[in-house]
Amino acid sequence: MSSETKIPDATIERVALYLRPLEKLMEKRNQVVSSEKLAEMCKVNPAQVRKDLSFFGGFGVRGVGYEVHDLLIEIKKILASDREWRLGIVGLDDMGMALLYHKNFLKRGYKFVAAFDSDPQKVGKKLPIGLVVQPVTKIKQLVKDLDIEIGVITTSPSRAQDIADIYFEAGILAILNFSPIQLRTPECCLVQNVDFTLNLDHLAYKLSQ
Amino acid sequence: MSSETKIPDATIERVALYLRPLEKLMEKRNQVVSSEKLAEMCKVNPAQVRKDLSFFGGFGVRGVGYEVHDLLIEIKKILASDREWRLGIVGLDDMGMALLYHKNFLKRGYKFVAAFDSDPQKVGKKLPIGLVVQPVTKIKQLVKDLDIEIGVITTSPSRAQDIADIYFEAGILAILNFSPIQLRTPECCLVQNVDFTLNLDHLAYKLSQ
DNA sequence: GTCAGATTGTGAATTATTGCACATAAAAGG
DNA sequence: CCTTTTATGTGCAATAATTCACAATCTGAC
Ligand SMILES: NC(=O)c1ccc[n+]([C@@H]2O[C@H](COP(=O)([O-])OP(=O)(O)OC[C@H]3O[C@@H](n4cnc5c(N)ncnc54)[C@H](O)[C@@H]3O)[C@@H](O)[C@H]2O)c1
Ligand SMILES: NC(=O)c1ccc[n+]([C@@H]2O[C@H](COP(=O)([O-])OP(=O)(O)OC[C@H]3O[C@@H](n4cnc5c(N)ncnc54)[C@H](O)[C@@H]3O)[C@@H](O)[C@H]2O)c1
Repeated sequence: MSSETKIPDATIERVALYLRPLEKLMEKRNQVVSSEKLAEMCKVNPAQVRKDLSFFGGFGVRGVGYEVHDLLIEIKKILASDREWRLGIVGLDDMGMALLYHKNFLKRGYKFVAAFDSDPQKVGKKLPIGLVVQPVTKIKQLVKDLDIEIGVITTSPSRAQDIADIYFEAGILAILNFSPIQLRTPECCLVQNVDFTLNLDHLAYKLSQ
Repeated sequence: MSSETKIPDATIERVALYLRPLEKLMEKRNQVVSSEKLAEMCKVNPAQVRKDLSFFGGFGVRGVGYEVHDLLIEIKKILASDREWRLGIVGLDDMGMALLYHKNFLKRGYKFVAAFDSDPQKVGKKLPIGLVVQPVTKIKQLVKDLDIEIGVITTSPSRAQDIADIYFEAGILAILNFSPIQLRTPECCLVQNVDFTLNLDHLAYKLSQ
């Protein structure tokens, strides 16, 4: 099947999901995994796993399965997460700090290279991870100087749109937004919203069924 | 259409999404909203909004639109988020604390009534929100005594499965899991996983296209 | 070298979701 | 009170996603 067929968004989402089980299998020194095993680990259908992967080419061997190591590499290639991505973050309260201090992002190639806040109390402080807090007035310049590609927003909701606008003006094309508002964005730009309340709402709904 | 047709999961997800724009319209003293306006605010199709809502009954008025206030109430009723839900949380590092201190959950009826950690240094500490950190050994008892209905997991990944097992033993039916592992769960139980890396992976993929 | 067993890759069938398009109904204006 | 405007609710067609089912193909045993 390979390239140039339109790949469903849902497939991309699942392919990313396959990474963690594969990492786990690597740790356990499992050389090979079947679609059935991988499917079970991710709670999806085995045919789904095979179809998802076949969008990108035939990585498996019939009668055998998939090489764990190779598949991991291939998926990272597919997702373009086989390289470093440079992140900026604005809003250094609890949430922003939790993200900054979290070590797993770096393990996956997501590296915070600048941290911004508008609070003069915070600006200039040196963070344990080796960054100095920058004022929001410097976003535009530093996005360019440091080649920031993904902008994270963890400000209060009231400031989120302004920050997004600054990011966009600075040329950022992708935003990970933790504030509970729907950002207005230029056509070309990507936004992923994170809102735990939606997860809780979903649980509440199902619990009440 | 009303009840007893099988309601798509995607509909539930979107209906929850409609809440924030509606809250915003309330703040702006907007009495009425059209499916077109609401759709635009959520970046979905207007027909989709109408269909989603019509699963649960005809809340709108033809030629007019939807009463913002009433729709808000109705949606909360649908999602069962028109009442208080009692949460427990295990794992009080950065992420757990950010969640605990976050005020918006309470605004939506999600209330942390107990916080657990295995670290003896933390157990017994009084948190600013008025809870005392409990040892994990007390989870089972407190889930029952305090009527905890949703269990949040923000422990390190290595402990997450154990904690989930304890939650389940204690009779919890729904879990919000922030640790990057796929939990093994009894049939009857619900899990929502939160993993920002998936969001970043998705952005990376699209940026690379 | 052949056969049994395993498991992929994929066309076709099934199931689910989305969006159009229009009949329907309320409101406002004349 | 009739006409125009507006915007909902929904049947239906189109599109999309999932799952089945099986031919294809590899491995290993004998
Ligand atoms: N913090 C995040 O942004 C984030 C994001 C996604 C998932 N998670 C998950 O949520 C759970 C809780 O995350 P968290 O951020 O609260 O905790 P964490 O595991 O990221 O670490 C919390 C704090 O403890 C420190 N720490 C990390 N490992 C340590 C160790 N071995 N010994 C001593 N100190 C250590 C870190 O520097 C950090 O300050 C984990 O399962 C994590 O994978 C967290
Ligand atoms: N923290 C979370 O768990 C969480 C969850 C979902 C979304 N978010 C969003 O992420 C963004 C950042 O969240 P956050 O938790 O870092 O910040 P926050 O807005 O939740 O508050 C951070 C800290 O500041 C304190 N605070 C809150 N409002 C304040 C005020 N008006 N004046 C002084 N102090 C105040 C809080 O007690 C908390 O300790 C926000 O947009 C928030 O809605 C956060």
